[in-house]
Amino acid sequence: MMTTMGSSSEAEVKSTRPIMQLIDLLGTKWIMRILWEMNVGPCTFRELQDRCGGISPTMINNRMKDLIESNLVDKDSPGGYQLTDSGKELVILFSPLNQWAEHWAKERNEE
Amino acid sequence: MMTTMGSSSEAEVKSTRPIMQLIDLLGTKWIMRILWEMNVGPCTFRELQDRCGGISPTMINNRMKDLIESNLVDKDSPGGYQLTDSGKELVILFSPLNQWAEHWAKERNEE
DNA sequence: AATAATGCTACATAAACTGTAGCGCAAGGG
DNA sequence: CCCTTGCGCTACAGTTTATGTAGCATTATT
Repeated sequence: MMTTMGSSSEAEVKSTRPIMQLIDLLGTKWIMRILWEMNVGPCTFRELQDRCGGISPTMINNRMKDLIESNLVDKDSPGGYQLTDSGKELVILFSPLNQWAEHWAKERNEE
Repeated sequence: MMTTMGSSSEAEVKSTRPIMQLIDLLGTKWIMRILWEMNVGPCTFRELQDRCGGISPTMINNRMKDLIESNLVDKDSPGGYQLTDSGKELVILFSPLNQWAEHWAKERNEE
């Protein structure tokens, strides 16, 4: 699957470039939030739910499947779910966003 | 639950922290893609549609409203829509994601 | 005036998310 | 033993959000 021979190639090949796949993934609701919260440390299904402010189990489950399939999260680790090394590397890249967001909020409040 | 008063209960307050607002925004479908594509340069409504692979005008319009309101995009610039300075700063932070994604894809193909 | 490109809206359909209830299982206590 | 507790997870109806196509109003070009 996912061969370079495009399947649906109309106006635009869907997501061959890795960055596009990543943008797709991160643009899925809850994915970034979950990654962010998982950076705090390994946790159980239900604790993750809490960290994400009561997100429904259906959603958590679907997203965890996505993340595991994407090799960003491991299951059955001691402590429950856990970021993989790749996952950790990715989340590290979110840090600058945090700083940028602070600046951004400040700027918007001035207007 | 509804601590809409000033109290800062960490678990449930929706999106007070800037990073949460940002995660919300970036987690909205098409937002990251649009920002990414706009980094190429200013463009018209319809060109943006094309860059995003034929996304519907309804969606573009809604998202541009979000982005303008978030002060990431300017309208009526020469050339059409354009990233604001804030927007440019944000998109710069996406670059490391690109490199990470390449690594990630490579790793996944090895398995 | 005709043509073409622009930003954008309308609206029906389809896909995605939400919220609640609860299942099956395993561990711990009485 | 049974009883509770917490676990990962599923079912499903209801709501929200996205998609796709058609086309309008405006402006620039021919």
